[in-house]
Amino acid sequence: MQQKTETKMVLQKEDNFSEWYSEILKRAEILDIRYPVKGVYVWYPYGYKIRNLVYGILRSLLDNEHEEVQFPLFIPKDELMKEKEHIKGFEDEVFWVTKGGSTELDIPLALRPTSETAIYPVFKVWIRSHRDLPLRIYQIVNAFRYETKHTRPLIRLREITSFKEAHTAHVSRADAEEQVKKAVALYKSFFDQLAIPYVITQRPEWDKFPGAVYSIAFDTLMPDGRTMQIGTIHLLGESFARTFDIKYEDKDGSLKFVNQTCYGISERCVASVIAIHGDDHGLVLPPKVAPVQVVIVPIVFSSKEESNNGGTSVEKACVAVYDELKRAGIRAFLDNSEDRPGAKYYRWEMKGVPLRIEIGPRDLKTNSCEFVRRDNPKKMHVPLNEVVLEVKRTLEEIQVSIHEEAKEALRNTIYHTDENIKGAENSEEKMAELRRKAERGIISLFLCDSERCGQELEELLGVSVLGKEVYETEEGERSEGECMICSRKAKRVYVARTY
RNA sequence: GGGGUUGUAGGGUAGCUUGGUCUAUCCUUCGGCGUUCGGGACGCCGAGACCUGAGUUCAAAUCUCAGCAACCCCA
Repeated sequence: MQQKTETKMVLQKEDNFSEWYSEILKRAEILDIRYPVKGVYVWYPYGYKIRNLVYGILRSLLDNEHEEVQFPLFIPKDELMKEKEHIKGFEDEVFWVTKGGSTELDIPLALRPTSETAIYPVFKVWIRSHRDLPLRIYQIVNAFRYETKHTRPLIRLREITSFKEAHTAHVSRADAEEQVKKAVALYKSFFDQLAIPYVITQRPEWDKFPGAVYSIAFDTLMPDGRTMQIGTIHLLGESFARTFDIKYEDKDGSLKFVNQTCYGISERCVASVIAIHGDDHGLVLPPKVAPVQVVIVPIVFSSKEESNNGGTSVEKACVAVYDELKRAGIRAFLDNSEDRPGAKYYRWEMKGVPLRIEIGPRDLKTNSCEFVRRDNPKKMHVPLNEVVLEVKRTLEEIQVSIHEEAKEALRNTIYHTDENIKGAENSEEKMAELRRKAERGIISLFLCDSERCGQELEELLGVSVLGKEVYETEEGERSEGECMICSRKAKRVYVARTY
C-alpha cells in the first residue's frame, strides 16, 4: 500500500513548470493538444466552462459601456495593407486565403490577426456626426497568427480562440485618453476577479502596438520567473482615422477625424489562472471561475455498524445538501460515481474545485459534514443546517486568500534597484547579480527612453523592457534617477524575461 | 532562419541496423463481472496501435522520398 502511494506521480510545479503546465492541461481536461495542426488545440468541455466563466466576467464588465458585435474573419488584402505601420508589425504572421475551390481569388483574404482593418472601414460608414460618438464596441472571436517561434497551448497560438478586442472612437484626444484610463480600470477589475496579480506599464516606443500612439500593458509573473503579457490597451490617436478616413461632423459643422483606442485580452488570461494558482496536486480555481465550486463526496459504505439503510441516509443527506446549494445559486456537483472516495478527492483536486464537502455515517451522527478547502489543508466540521451560509462564506474567503497569496508572490519577486550599475566600480559583478535576479522575476530600475539603451540593457541582462510603470508608483520610491546605460536622466522601468 | 532527433493502442515502451511465424509489453487507457469503499482498491475476462502519401519489393512498422506533427540545439 505504502509503495503504491509513492509511485503515484505528484506533479512538481516548482521544478519543471513547463512539464507541469502541459500535464495539467491534459489531466484537468482543459485542452486536448493532440490536434494535428501546429499551434491549434481543442478545448475540452471542462476547460471551455472555465473559459466561459472567465469571459462572462469580462463581458459583464464591458457591457456597461460597450456593445458586443461580430465582424468577419476575412479581411481583404487591400484593407489590411492600408495602414503602413500597422501592417509592418503583422505582415510576417498573416495567414492568407488565396483560393475559393480551385479558383484563384482576385483579392486574397487575410484571416484576421487582429481586427482594426476589418472594423475601421465600417466605422467610416457608421460614424457621421458627433452624436454617433463615443462609439464603443467589442467582440470575442478567434484570430490567426502564423507564429514561427514555439507555440504553446493558450499562450502562443496560431489560432487564438478567444480574442476579446474592444474598439472605441471619440471626438477628441482627451476623450480617447479618458477611455484608456477606463479600460485600465476595467482590466484591473477583471484580473482582480481572477485573483491574478499584475504590473501595468507603458511599453517603450520601440515595442508599442504597430500604429498606436502608445501602448499600455498588463503583465503577470509566471512560476518560471518570466512575465507574460495578459492585456494591452492602445491609444491610437488619429492615425487609423486618417488612414481609413473616419470623420465626424462636429457641432460647428466642421469635419474632424475621430480619436481612437483599442484594447485586447486573449485566452492567456486563462493560462495565467492555471499557472499562477495551480499547485502540485493540480488546478486551484478562484471560486468565481470554477465550473464546480463545491463537490459533494458521499462516504457510503464506511463502518460495519452501518446497515444497508445507513448508506441510504448518507445519500439522502448528500442530495439534500446538493439541492440546497443549487437553490442558493452555487455551482455544486454531487459525485455519485462508483470510485472510492480517495480517487474522487484526487480527481476534483486536479480539477481545482475550491471546496469539497464530505458526508459520511460518522458525520450524520452529529448532523454535520466536513469541509475541505482546496487552497489549504485545513478541514472543518459544519452543521448540516448551516451549510449554505458556510459555503458562501468559505468561497469568498478562498477567493480573497488565493488573490492575496498571488499578490504577495509577485511583490516578493520584484527586485528594486536605484543604482547606476554600469557606471559603478564592480559593475561586472553587479550585472551578474542582476542577471540572477532576472532569472526569478521582475527588476525595477532606471532606464532612459532611447531604444539603444533599452536594447543594450536587454542584451546585458537577457531581459525585455516591459516599460514605465503607470498609475501606481509605490510610496516612498524614487521615480527619477540615472539611466543604467548612459547615465542620463531616466524614469523607473520594469524589465524581465518574458514569454 | 539553420541543424539534429523522433513519430507504434488513451499514455509509456520494445521491435527497425540485417524487410518475411511481427507483433509484443507496461500503465493512474477503455469495457464487462465480482469482491471492495473516511485519501489514488483488487481479481478475472475482454478491447485497442505501426503518422499520411508515394516509391522500391514476391513481401514494408522496418528501406527511400515527400508531406504533416512533436522535441532538442544554434542564430
